[in-house]
Amino acid sequence: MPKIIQNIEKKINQATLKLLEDHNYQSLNMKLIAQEAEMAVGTLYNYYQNKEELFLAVFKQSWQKTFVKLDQILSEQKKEKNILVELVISLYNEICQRKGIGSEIIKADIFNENDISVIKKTLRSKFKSALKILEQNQKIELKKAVEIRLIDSLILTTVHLATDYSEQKEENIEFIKSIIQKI
Amino acid sequence: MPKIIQNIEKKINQATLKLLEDHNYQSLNMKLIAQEAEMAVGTLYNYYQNKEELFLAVFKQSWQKTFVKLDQILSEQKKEKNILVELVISLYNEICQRKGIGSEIIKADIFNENDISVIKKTLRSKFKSALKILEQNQKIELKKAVEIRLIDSLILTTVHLATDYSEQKEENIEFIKSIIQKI
Amino acid sequence: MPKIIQNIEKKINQATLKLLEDHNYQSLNMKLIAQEAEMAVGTLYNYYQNKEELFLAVFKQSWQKTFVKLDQILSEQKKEKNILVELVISLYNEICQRKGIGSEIIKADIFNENDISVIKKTLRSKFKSALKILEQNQKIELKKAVEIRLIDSLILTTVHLATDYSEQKEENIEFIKSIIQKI
Amino acid sequence: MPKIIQNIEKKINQATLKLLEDHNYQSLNMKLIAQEAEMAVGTLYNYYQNKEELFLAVFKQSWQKTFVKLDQILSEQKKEKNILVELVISLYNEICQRKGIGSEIIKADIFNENDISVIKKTLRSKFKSALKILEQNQKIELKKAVEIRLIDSLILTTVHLATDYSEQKEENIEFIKSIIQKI
DNA sequence: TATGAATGAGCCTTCATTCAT
DNA sequence: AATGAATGAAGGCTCATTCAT
Repeated sequence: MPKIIQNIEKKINQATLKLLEDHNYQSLNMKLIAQEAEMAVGTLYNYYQNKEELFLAVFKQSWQKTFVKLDQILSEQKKEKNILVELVISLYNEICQRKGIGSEIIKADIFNENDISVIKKTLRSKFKSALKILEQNQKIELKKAVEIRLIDSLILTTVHLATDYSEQKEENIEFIKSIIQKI
Repeated sequence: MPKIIQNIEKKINQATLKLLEDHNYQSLNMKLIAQEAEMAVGTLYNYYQNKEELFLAVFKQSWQKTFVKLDQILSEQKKEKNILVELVISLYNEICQRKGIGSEIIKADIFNENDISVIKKTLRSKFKSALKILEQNQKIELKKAVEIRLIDSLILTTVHLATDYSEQKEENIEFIKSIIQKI
Repeated sequence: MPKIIQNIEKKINQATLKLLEDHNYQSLNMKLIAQEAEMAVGTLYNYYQNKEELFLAVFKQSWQKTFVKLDQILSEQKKEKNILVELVISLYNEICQRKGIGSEIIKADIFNENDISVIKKTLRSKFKSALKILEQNQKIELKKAVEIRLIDSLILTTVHLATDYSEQKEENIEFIKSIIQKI
Repeated sequence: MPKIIQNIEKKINQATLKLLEDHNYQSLNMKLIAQEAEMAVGTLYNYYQNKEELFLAVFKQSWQKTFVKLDQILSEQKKEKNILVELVISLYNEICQRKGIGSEIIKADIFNENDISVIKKTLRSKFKSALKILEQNQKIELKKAVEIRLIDSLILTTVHLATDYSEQKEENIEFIKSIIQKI
């Protein structure tokens, strides 16, 4: 008896995301996802070729959402001094809301690099934009090598705080702010 | 046909460490380790009760080595201003030499917490010592919440740079130095 | 290539029972059962958690069938003098049909006692009922210590004859009859 | 450093016999035997080709001892009425002393039949002798088919009582006596 | 199109056996 | 002759994937 399922992809997405709070890619399994999404395993395969593709799709979409938020900030506050701070806070909030997206982007050297690293690059580019604006505002100029490391460090730290000290939001935000101001 | 093997534990160590450059705990498998170490699977089980124990032993020992180095710096340069810098550089070098130890300490939320988190705590405590000295020298006083986040951030960044930008040592070191000085 | 299989549990049952004619629990293995039942190993695990559970389920069900037969005799012939004889003959026939159930109940000290010993107790209780009736009819009264040993001895002997002298049914039955009459 | 071991075979024997109290053939393992016998695994293989041969040798020797006792009774009490009773009691005592020999002779359909069944036959022949004497004394004549079944039943019952009700020696002996007298 | 039972390669682990010392 | 580390086949079990319904 086929079951008509509305918004299947959305359901898969949500289920996977939820499971990622307590699992990583390897400890996830298709049965689990199917259960959480309240559908059959076979259905998952009607939408995705295999586990990796499913995971990647969910992961990408989750980051897309985050990117939309980051882009809003980037476009709304182009002239603001503290645009970088705002960006970090936004990222922080996103990761708090969807734990999985944070932890996996750090761990995931599992895949052929490709898909994950595209996300990483995109994420970095957002931060680069903000950093550039900051540099202009502050009339400073950072070397490229420093820029990229700074960005990575910020992202890493943000993800870490949001994941491992999630219950202390204020202190986390405060800390990141102070870091940025030190620059 | 049994074969007498010299330095078995060392071989297992090296093989596992080497494999950890491209694998994580889950994608490691005992056959792979045995192959890399040029011995039979059963032999691994003469030395370790199971996969987890083997991994943990290798991992701990690798960090022990690193801790020895860090302790040297801590004891030799107690009065130096830049002791934190030296510590970070030392950690950086260690991770460059043994990739596995860096990546897994970040990823590994696999285990009963215990063993891995003991290592994490130890690592942090080294950095805390150095930070305390720095604070005394500089006559500053950081809040505890800031201290711990600073330490985590430094470690995270160091591991990241050593792992992902390993070919650009100079820039990496330079960057970390500048971060520390900003404090 | 998945294959739809009819009456899977029955097939597993039959395969296991057949293998038990020449194997015991320990020398059985899941691959063997799967082969005999013409299915994949994984399929077995869709129906039973593990080897022990599979074995126990098959074993219990087989004894359940036997118990039904024994209960029939017990209820139909409550007043008959030779109810004990009838019971033994019935047990004998059951064991001849399904060899496995006989041999394993004697050997099986493998398990947490529980499941197997429940079966043993049930089997004994059937015989005890019959023995009680016999005692009433004959106006004799056996000591409890004698009763239980008599029952065990009867069961043991019946299983043995059905298993090891299966081709000489008449003599076997004759012998058991004579034993019972001697009491 | 080779260790000079006295009475190696005896040690192996004793160790194996002791282990057989709580293990069966399959759950025994060579390391365990070596440990119990306080020697190296390799040493076991200097005396026996493989696990089966070792087990069989130990098992046979253990039964040899029992057979010696039974033979004594057979020769000493040739004219006694209750020779069969004496034989059974002797067997009972032997099994109580060396649990392993009892349980394994019942379970062991593991082997190519040969060696175990030779022991079984020998055991039966002792009982047959005693039964014959009994028949002569009592001026009765049993059919061969009855004889063999009677013997098997007696042996089985004796082993069972000695193994499973070992703490109630008196009742066990009493029961077997009564059985024999009923004939 | 959705279902979920069936599949089997692959993983961890054990243990009888071998053989260099 | 005794040792025990090394071996690797074999067993239990998992889980991504397939496909008949």
